[in-house]
Amino acid sequence: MESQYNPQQIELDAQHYWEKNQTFKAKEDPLKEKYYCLSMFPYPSGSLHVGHVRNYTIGDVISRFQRMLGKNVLQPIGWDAFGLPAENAAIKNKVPPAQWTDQNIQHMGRQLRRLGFGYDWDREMSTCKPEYYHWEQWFFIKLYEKGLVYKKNALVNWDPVDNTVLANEQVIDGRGWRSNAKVERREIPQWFLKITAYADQLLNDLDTLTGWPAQVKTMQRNWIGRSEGALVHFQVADMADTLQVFTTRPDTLFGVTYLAIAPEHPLATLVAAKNPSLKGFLAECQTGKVAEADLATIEKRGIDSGLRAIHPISNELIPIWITNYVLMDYGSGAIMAVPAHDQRDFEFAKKYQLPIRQVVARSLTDLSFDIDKQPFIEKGVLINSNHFDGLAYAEARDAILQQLLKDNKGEKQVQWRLRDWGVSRQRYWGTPIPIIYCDACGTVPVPEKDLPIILPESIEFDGVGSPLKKMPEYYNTTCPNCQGAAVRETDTFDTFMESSWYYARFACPDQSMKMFDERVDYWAPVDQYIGGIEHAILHLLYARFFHKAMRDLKLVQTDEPFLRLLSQGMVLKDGAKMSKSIGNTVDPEDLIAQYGADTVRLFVMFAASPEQSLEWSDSGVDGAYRFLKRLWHMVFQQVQQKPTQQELLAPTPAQKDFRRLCHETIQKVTDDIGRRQTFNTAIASMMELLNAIYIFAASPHHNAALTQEALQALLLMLSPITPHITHALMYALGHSEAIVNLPWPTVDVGALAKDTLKFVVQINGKMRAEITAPAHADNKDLEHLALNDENVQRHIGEKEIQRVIIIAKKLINIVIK
RNA sequence: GCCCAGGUGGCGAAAUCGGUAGACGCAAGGGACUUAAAAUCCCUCGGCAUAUGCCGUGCCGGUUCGAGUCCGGCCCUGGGCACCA
Repeated sequence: MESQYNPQQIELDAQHYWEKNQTFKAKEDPLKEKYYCLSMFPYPSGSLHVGHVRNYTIGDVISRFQRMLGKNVLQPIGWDAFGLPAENAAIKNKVPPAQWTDQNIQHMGRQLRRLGFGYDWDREMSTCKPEYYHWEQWFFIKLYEKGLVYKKNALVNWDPVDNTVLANEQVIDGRGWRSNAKVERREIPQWFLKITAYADQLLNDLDTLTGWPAQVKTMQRNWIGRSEGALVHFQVADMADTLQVFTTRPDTLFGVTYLAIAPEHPLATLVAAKNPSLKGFLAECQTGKVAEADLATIEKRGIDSGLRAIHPISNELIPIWITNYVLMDYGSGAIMAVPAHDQRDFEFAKKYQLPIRQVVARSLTDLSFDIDKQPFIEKGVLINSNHFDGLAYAEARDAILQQLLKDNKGEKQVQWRLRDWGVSRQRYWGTPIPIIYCDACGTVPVPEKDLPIILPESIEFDGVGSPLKKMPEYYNTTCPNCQGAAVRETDTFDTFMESSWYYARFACPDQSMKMFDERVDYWAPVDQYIGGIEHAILHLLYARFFHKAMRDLKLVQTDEPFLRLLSQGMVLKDGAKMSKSIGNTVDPEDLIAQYGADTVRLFVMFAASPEQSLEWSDSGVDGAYRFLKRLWHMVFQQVQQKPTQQELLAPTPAQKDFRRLCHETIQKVTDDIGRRQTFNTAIASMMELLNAIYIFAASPHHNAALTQEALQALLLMLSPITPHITHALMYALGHSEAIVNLPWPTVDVGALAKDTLKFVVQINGKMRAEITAPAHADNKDLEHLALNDENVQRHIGEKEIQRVIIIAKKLINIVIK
């Protein structure tokens, strides 16, 4: 064994061993319990950043840990290869997106290998390859056949100078990022997936996901947003139209003083045609971004449409306003406004001097509330509501609903916040949508036998619109039905489509005849999924939806794709998310060159618990490196000793303490890695154990067999985190089997026993002393011992003792007057 | 604006179910070894006092024998808001 730790050499040796022995090649074995561990696959942006290292190290630690517990582990890796950055790079560097993406995959693949992650590289796949997106196109057609796909108009950001649809990210302060032109909201036809058909399942099944963080489930619940209420029909005066308005507060129906409709609402378009001032207002509403965050923060504005609606019970005429804060995409694009009992409506009514009519009060007699100052949001008793006056919230709600039902002017309704998923993108670098348009036959899905529709890769890319729209050789085709001339859809899929099913495809990436084969039944679902908290809603919801849709097509057998979820925090630098666009990334390659992969892995795992966001700083890496050097040195020292394997017949108290610490550490590290997934505290405990080994080795009680036991346990526990150095050191300690094939250490319960326990003694909750008591002492003994303490006596003095609270194995609190 | 997190020493953090606040590490200061440096090892390290005390976990208030942890109200930072991935 070398006396010096040389990470570069030993890391190559270990990696060579794993490769040569195909250590991480996963084979289906019905006799072994499987464990599928997956970190969210990367977008090949160019090179790895620290966030990737964190993500993939967590996955590797869990995979290697489960392997040591005897599971048949699958840990695959692939590339989420379609996306916008490749198009940007294509414009900037005049290189086709496919070529740019492939280069990045090559480079990042090398970086992942250098970090020593235990992937089954034979399953590597890229979503931009036809072998992959073939089955996405096939699945889309299956959904189409099931009626889960439809086309409708939807809003996009339109750059009127570049004549291009812009992503929200490409709109900066309301202007196109390249043209600097004011962005307009424009409606275009787009394909949608009916995720709302699964809304109830997506909501209810969250309760079965016991391995998911509560925070993520709450976010999804709120996003899906189930609410119960009423759909109220407001007849438009002097017109045939009816406005269908959803409300969660039917009890406030008599407080409605105006209705508000979205600028894109058909009624708005209709009346604006004859009214120039309305037309002007609608045009103003059309500028700006389509993102909800922008719509929610803009100044609320509106204009009286001149139309009137008839109140469904009182028959009063109510003005219909066109406003910029009602979303056409949400519900019916129209709302009823009750300024007296809703904050937003109140503010709008104040601004435009619309009437505010209080219809709910704390009681019939308590009318002290000043409705002119602020809205009354609470539930209460109805007033000013005809014959409904005096009814409390629940009765009022039911009575009004009954009346609406009777008159055929409303019904009970469950409303969801979740909207259908628009999957069309007016971009080149994505999966072609397998649809053909024929003048004679209409919309025709591409037949299975003609799949995949291959995206042409050698193209000219100028940034103005999709190149596919300028390629007749691509879009001109024949109709599968009538064989007449027809054109292809030139839009491509949202890239969330690829990431919604890749986890299942990893079970059989080489299957060329179908989407999945029987191997998916062995590996799915994913036992542990790891990824950034920024994916808590969209990606995870879409993947859950796909999984359920695949289940209903008998492609998978389970209800949910991911059993346990670890949402890792963001890696921040200078207080902001690390990203290439901000330019604050840290390249892990420099750190690997200086310290080796083990130090980088160790430090990233040590710096914070995985769910916390991590403010990146290079300082501290030295500490991780120093720890590994100390570990190397201690094993080197131990190897010179020739330890006796003989057990100690009469260990000294110091030797018992040392062995207890060793087994307490095994217990804690097992719990920290397996249950808590707090790798940072596991590492801290292992550092404490190494510190204790140093002290023990230098003490007169030193025993080589005990040190050997502790060092072996330490190497085994460290091996998921720093697999290379532990590979070398376990051989050095005299093992002939590679550490990667050895089992996780077990706790000797006998070693944990203690003769005495330490108690903190408090007086009125303040710590005043620490006492040592025999392990078997009862509460009386403990109270006696505590009261006998000199410092405790001094603090009690002449005062009267009221209570003594004893918390087992921990604490004694004496309450005095 | 709405939803979800977080705020603890000079710094990264820990405190798992309401029970010793600051484990573990970084930086810094002091010392040992060395011709010297690096490396390594030892000691100190929240603030104020100076023997066993007081204060201290974003701010204000509450519950409790006891609050970083629970409750109410604020402030600030981060993530998401459906076309970044």
